[in-house]
Amino acid sequence: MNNIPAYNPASIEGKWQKHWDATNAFAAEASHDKPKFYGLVEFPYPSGAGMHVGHIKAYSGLEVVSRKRRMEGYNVLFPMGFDSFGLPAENYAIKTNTHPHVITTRNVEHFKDQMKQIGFSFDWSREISTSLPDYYKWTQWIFLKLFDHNLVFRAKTLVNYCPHCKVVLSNEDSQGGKCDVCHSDVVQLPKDVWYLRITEYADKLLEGLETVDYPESIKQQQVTWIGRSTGAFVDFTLDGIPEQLEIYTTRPDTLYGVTFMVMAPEHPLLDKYKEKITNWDAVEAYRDACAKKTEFERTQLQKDKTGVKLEGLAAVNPVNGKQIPIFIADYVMMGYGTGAIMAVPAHDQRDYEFAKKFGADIIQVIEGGDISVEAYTGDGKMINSDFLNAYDNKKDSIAAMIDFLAKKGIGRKGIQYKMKDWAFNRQRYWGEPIPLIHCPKCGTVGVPYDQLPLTLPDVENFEPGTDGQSPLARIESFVNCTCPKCGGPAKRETDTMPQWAGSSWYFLRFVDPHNDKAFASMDEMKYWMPVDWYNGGMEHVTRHLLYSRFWHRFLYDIGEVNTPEPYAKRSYQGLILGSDGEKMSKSKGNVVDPLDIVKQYGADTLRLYVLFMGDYTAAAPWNDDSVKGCRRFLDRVWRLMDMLNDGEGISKDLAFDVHSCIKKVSEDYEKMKFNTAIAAMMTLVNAFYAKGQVTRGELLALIQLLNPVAPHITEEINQLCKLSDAELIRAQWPKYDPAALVKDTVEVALQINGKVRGRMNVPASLTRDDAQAYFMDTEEVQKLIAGKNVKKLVFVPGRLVNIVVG
RNA sequence: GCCGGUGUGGCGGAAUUGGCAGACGCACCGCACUCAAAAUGCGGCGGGAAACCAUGCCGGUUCGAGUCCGGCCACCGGCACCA
Repeated sequence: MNNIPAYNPASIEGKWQKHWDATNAFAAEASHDKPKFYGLVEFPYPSGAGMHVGHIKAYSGLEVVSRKRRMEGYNVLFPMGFDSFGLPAENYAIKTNTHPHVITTRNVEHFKDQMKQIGFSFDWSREISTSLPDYYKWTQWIFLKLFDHNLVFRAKTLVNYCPHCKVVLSNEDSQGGKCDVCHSDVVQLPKDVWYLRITEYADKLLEGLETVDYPESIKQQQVTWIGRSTGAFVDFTLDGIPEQLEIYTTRPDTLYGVTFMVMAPEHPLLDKYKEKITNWDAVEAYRDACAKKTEFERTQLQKDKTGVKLEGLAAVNPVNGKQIPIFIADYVMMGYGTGAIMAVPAHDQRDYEFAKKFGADIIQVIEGGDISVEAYTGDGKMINSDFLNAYDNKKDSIAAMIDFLAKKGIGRKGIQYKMKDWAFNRQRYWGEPIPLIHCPKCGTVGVPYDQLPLTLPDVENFEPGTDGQSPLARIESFVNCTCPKCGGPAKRETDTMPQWAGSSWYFLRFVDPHNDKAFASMDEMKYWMPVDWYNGGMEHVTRHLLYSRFWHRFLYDIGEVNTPEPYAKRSYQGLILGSDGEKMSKSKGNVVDPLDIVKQYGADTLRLYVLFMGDYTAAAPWNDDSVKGCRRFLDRVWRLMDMLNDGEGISKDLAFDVHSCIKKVSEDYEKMKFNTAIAAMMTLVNAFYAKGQVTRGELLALIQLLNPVAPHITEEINQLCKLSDAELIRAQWPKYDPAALVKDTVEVALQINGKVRGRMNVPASLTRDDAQAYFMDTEEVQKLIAGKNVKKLVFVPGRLVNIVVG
């Protein structure tokens, strides 16, 4: 073809982006006739910094799958929105004295503009933003439903608190003892906070994992985080005190081996009976020392057990009536089980170390190991345990012991989780107001549903109060209200919801984003839900992914959604590291701005590169030279137009190359093996160059396969050469012809004793049975085995022949 | 400590699941085009003169091992005094 201009992404990309925008090209169809595909990528928090190359990679995976699905004839929902409540906007608001709403709106526009410059095929007609009243009305609505079903409660307990951000954090938000927002050390403080009873859903969240297509690593992480264990609660009587000390153990079968007890330093029973404790001074000193230890110090001192014996108090082992001492020690946590344990030094390593240090008895009750060296935690026959000595394995022993305890009324079967209830309030401004009212007469009352949304009032000062209260507490017109139940004067809750509230159900809003009667209609949900494929980061596995599964399962239980699980399939992308192999960060100066790449090479090159750079799920360092190589490939594709001849179909000599490429690309996109799919297309382009010309049919096949990755250049080539009547986004996904993949002869490797000694062409139809006769007759084989004794011949059709000689 | 994962050329990474290790790309080298350079096209590119040696290390199974089994080592991610 003559007069092909040079490839200039800057001009063609903007042109197609405008066209897609103007024609609403990627809007999901309202009709429910076609099979559907709901592809979801995690909507971003619209930070002031704009998009990161990590966003590009995170979205590009399902971008490719979604574009392929449209070409395959599916009705595709591939939406985008913004998780726009959150601390960074609020902190920036405080710094610049600008309303967070203004900042957020500006950032959202910036993000959207950038996403459009990359050419993502999002359905912008369904855009949502969690900080808009139309949206958070329904976040509040779901919260009230949780409240109505007794899944919201208020409790004063030790909470994770970030002194820098001045907020209470959930357990999930303070992993590793660091604040998720600012990475300061989190401290433990007693505070009155709202909780969502996610632990109530622990078993359902575990069971649900068995029904979904998630990678094993994600399932494992959630299972570990939930941390379910089974065992028993046992009551120990305390000498001279009317109250009993309840403990939790996973090894009730070792009850005869209990030689002391340990309580957490924060255990409430201590204060209650402090006059009975004769060494209270020592106890108090120890508690103070513990309270001062940071999370870091506590983990560092893991091996070195500390504690104080309680003088004046003793416990009684309920199975044998023996009196045993009680200690307090910080290796027992108030936040797990009952905050007290029965110590069995013979069969628990921590108890063993404590016993060695504090001189407690060690009584073996399970056979095995060598308890003069360490605790024996394995299975075995019960010994020194009265009538229970009959049992010779853990499972039976535990069952028998629980049965025994239950009959005597001193113990019961129990289940514990490491996961804790979700601390659900923040003492900050930029979040969903919690729709609850405190009435002196009626207690806590929900805001009536018909009064939603409870809108966030304007304030002048976004700074949190010094008393740890939200800025909302300073607005009297907001705080003072009437009780919906009794009509008397009441006060509003002034805390807001945490960052993760809005994202816990956003996938539901996308199916029906403009509905003002419900968060989404059942009709739309029945068609679109569940999300067919959800891609996102590993960092969300124990937060967003867990929280949203919890909300969705709750909505299912109360009949508001149609599926128990929100996401049928989940995948994740690997990090993009800086070119130095380190995590990208401003301070290291290794951050790549995606828009710089767009300016220099074009959006198609950027898209191609993030998918070609390596295994999609693995971390890989950025490499500017490789970006150039991707641009070079697109230049080569562009110049195929110079080689175009008049042929319409696929020429015979290239049929194998074209059809095997169609097969490979079609399969690899589905497996997110984008790097090898692109490699296959590069190989095909190399074959076109080797031949020096390409037919219209061959070029069309290539640009259709490439379209999901590089939509602009391929649409432009199609338009310039008029290869297909329709735009590629409407064209049909190419199908390979299996007949074209069959060859008459195939090359196989010729091995002697497993070592390659040559290659030869053999008929593709050659079977294992005919192999012996065929190969022994050939010159090549005769030459190689001359004078040797052939013991065996192994033939793998299409691959190799191995002759074993002695 | 427990759970999950990774380890292959100078680099990013392939390898149809036990069958020709190093696809594809980058970097590099050579040739062509050019006064020259860039760009582009074509070719080469694990090591070794070769026999051979090479997929973190040691052993095993097999006609054949990057892939399976046993034992180590290193790194990454998650959990962690969870009773």
